[in-house]
Amino acid sequence: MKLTKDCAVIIAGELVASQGGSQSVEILASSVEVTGFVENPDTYPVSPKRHTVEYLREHAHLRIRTNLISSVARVRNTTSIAIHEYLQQNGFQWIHTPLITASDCEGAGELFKVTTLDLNNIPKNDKGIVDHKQDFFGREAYLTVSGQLNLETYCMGLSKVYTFGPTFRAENSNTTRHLAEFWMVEPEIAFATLMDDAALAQGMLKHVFKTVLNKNSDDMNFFAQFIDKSVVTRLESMVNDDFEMLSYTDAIKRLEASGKSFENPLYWGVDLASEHERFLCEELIGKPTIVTDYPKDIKAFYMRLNDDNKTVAAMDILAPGVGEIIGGSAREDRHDILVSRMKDAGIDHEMLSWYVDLRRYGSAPHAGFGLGLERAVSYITGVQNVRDIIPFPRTPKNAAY
RNA sequence: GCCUCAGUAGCUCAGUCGGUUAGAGCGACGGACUGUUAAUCCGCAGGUCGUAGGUUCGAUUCCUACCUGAGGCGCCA
Repeated sequence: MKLTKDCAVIIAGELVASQGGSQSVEILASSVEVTGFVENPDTYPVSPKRHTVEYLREHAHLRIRTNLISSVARVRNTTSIAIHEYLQQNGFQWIHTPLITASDCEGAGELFKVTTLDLNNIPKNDKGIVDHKQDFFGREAYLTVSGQLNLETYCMGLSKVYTFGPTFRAENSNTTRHLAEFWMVEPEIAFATLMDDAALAQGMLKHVFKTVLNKNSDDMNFFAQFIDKSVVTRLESMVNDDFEMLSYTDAIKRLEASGKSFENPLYWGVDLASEHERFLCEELIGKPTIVTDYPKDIKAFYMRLNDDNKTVAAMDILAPGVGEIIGGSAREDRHDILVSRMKDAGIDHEMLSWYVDLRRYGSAPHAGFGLGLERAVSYITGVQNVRDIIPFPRTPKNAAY
């Protein structure tokens, strides 16, 4: 009998202490049954050699058989459970917000349309426009880009809530940190300020890092050996140190004072480019950095306007190596200001009347954030492309498997 | 969406300033060895050089288009 890598076998025998070097036990086999041989070891994609992640990605149904991808899968599992753990221990309720949504104006990127209309024979109304009255929902529908707006309604009833599930963006993004389908956790807290929000985000990340270090030390040592030497020490220092926090205004000042010249323009009012964010958190600060209080014109309509009338109570958490992993804010809880900001943003507030209602019937200050699961696991493991963090990545022009 | 790079053996790459038999490492295969764990030693096989056109006496090498992959930017998580 000739066994090659990844043949499937059922082995019966006695489990005994091993005389071998780095293993504690082994099986003295009394029978070996092969349930599946590997047809052609020469062309079998996952041969016993080092493979690039790009190559493995093209064989996504087999790559879980490598120690890299299986380590990633285990850390992804631990990360997901640790997020639930932390939020549950802190009194949050997990809310299953809808994946199909009717509002196309949530301000977080392009949406995938959901329709059952016959695309080869699209019904039009008398104005020549697609007649969505004949569509499944009787109106236009989309895959969600964020559960936040729905979540806010439950926040006004249950106080501490979160949603955690898949999210969809139809952006034509071709980078190592974007997916068309990804998982996001979004907590929302009532009677909370931006500082409460930041504290929750930091507490949650620290709990996740600590849990992964405890539960997946073998996996983390593997990443340290083959991916990035610093992953373990980086997480350890993360658990012990507090994140750096500074305002957008101070971030601009720090960047200007550094004397570094950037490709992209840098002045108060412009959004920070990737190079600015990276230089700030990787070079100037050297650890996760919370940037707060951005100019209102570069942020979403639902973020709470500060007293200076120029900035909003928003925060981004930047991680060295991956950039933004969390985006959050205090929400605009004042009816008139919200409506006026929606008008400025060109959003029809009739479409979101239910959202505006929350500010008419017992409005309360509240805040929340979104954490991209794949970006978090990318940061933890040092595996740089989120396409290797999710089992079957969906990106522009790629939905195989 | 924009910019750049790449596509040669199962994989990772080298190479051909256009010209008879295209190289290496790893893997596979055959054998030896073995308390090995992303081992060691010996041997051996394996390639219409991404696809389609074009230039040329002749193209894997030059040109064009397309396809695929990667990286950077923008968008964000």
